[in-house]
Amino acid sequence: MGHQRLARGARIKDVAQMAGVSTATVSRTLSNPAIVSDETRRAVLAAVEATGYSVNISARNLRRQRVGSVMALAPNLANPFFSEILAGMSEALAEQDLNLIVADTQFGESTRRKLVEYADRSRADGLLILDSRLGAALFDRPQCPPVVQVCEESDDLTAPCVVADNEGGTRDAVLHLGALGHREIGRVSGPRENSLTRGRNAGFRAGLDALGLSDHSEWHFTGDFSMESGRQAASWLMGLSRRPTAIVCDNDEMACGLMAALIRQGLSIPDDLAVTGFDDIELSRHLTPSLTTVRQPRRRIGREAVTQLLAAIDGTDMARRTVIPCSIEARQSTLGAP
Amino acid sequence: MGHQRLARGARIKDVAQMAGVSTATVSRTLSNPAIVSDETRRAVLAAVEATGYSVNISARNLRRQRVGSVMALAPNLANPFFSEILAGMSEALAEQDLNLIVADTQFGESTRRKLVEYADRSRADGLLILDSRLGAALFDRPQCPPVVQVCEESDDLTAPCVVADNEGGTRDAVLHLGALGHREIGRVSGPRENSLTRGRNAGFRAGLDALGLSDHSEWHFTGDFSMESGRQAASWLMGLSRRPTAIVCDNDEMACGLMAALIRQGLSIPDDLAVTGFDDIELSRHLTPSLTTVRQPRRRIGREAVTQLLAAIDGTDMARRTVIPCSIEARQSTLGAP
DNA sequence: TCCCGGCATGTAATCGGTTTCATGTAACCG
DNA sequence: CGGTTACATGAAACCGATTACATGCCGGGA
Repeated sequence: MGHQRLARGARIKDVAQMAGVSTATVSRTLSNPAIVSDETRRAVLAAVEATGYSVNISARNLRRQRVGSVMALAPNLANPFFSEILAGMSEALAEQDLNLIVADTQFGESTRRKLVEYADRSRADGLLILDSRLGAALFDRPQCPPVVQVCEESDDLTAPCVVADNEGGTRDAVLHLGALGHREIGRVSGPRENSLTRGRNAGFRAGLDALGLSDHSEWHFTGDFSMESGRQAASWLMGLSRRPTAIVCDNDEMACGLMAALIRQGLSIPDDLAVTGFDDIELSRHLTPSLTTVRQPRRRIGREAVTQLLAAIDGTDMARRTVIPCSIEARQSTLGAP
Repeated sequence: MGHQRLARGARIKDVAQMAGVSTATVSRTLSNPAIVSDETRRAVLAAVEATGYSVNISARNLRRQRVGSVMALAPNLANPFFSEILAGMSEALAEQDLNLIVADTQFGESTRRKLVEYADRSRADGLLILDSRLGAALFDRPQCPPVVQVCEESDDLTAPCVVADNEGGTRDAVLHLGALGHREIGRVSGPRENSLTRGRNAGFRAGLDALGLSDHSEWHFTGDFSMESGRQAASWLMGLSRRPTAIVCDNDEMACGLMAALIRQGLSIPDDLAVTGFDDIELSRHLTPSLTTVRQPRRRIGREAVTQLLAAIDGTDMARRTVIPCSIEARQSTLGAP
């Protein structure tokens, strides 16, 4: 019997018995110590210590009608861009005694079917969506817990969203180039329909405006965020009759592919062409030349997304759209070697 | 009332009522459709569809005495090395309808206290430990669910472990250098007490033995896996009266710091010195010169860890130690430019 | 015809907490 | 001193499923 109890761990009943109180009192002592008498508290805590008791989370959650965890849906967990955001989320959730459940959305239709199950109050207290391709239908059912979109926003989803300042970041990149004397600035963007691209397009135009420059459409290449499309942009660029002196890329991967291909063609960066990226992935710092880029505070984005989600769970109305400022990391690809 | 039900979602009772059966039959239909009659099954499934019912996970878990999730404890979620392992874990767990809860162990003493709570059958069905510094005491209590160690193994923890073939990988790196004609091979290792370092040390010696070479202790630098310690290794190397022609590093970060510092000193890689790393982090592919390294199949390590953990949960006895083979990725830092 | 076994289903106990409501006691006030 | 209040605590309902056990029905063998 004692054996049995040891093996399975103590129940609240065992603690109550040992402390000579009711289970209600044990529960109260643990969740709100102030409301029990000193003497009782001591007895209960001693019994907890002696038995090694720890509450059964399923039972607590069932009674409290909550789950104790929040699920993050990301298109690719292995992508370091996402993993740092997830780290920020985990940090902020831990402070609230909430778990972070991570789910990868990239595994086909079976995953999609599972997502429908996941989008349920009994599975998670909230959802953090890092993949805008998921479609609003999944999330506007009444069983769905509160949702916050992160980084990408889809128009058909009305949930609040937390995004980097794509517009301001790109504008600053343009201004940075302007300050270095560039007047002929080209652009390698992401897919046209993408919400990130749209914001960065707007920022690009705003930057040119501020510098009194005009937007030459022949200096605009549309890529897909991959390194490979950066390489394609290099061929495109080499084929131009007149090249810009600087290129603003929509992310670091494309900038990286672009630079590598251009260097192979014998161009010198930044002397023949200055290049900027976006995101500040770890790689960028270590390229030669190191890449000037727009830094997104990823941990902070993750933390802020959690803040918004907790507010939504509490029913506190919060900002529909939170924009996190970015900062320029000026490096060799625009400044040259030190 | 109907309003209320819509808002809160349907209970199993509602489904039972609508289908004209008992809750037991609904439960059976959902968990084991074969044992109910065709007619009943149709009625129940129709009612499920109509109400949008989905089971309450907390209630199920309470009754079934399980949690439905596995927790991974990693020292730094933002580290891409870990995140790809986590991706593999998530993938394998999803196939078993288990959630992956991730927790970062790097947040001081308060985290440590929380870990004690987490190491409990009522919090997780199993634990995947990617941080060997956690100490066995946390995990050998009877309330602790099954544990599998991943990547790092600590001697005082008897739990099964899944590790890359550190010894074989390093040996292969040495043999790779030997095949290229190197006879004077040095080494930049991790901290002496680290289990990874120990395995890689053994592999290094095995490689030298196989080549008929002897281990020169003056060619051994002990670092701490950071890029900075790679830089320090460069100073050490430049101060040697006689330099080896090749250096085997215990990870890519140190190799990267080493190469960068040596190039700045005017050395040419691999002509003046060949360098190998370990891990194959994304960065390595993009360095100039690109880094020859030992690739750990990280996704597979994650998947295998889950396999072992599920076996431990089922009580099936499995391998105490699973070694995942690594492979050499030969690149410019040993071969030179193509 | 009677009995037994198998099948489909219902009844109710159970998982382990939390919380409402009731109760008893002590303190306080006019 | 009667009465109101505040406080500490216990009894029991409750959260929503799963499942052991009981029941009733039907068909087959003796």
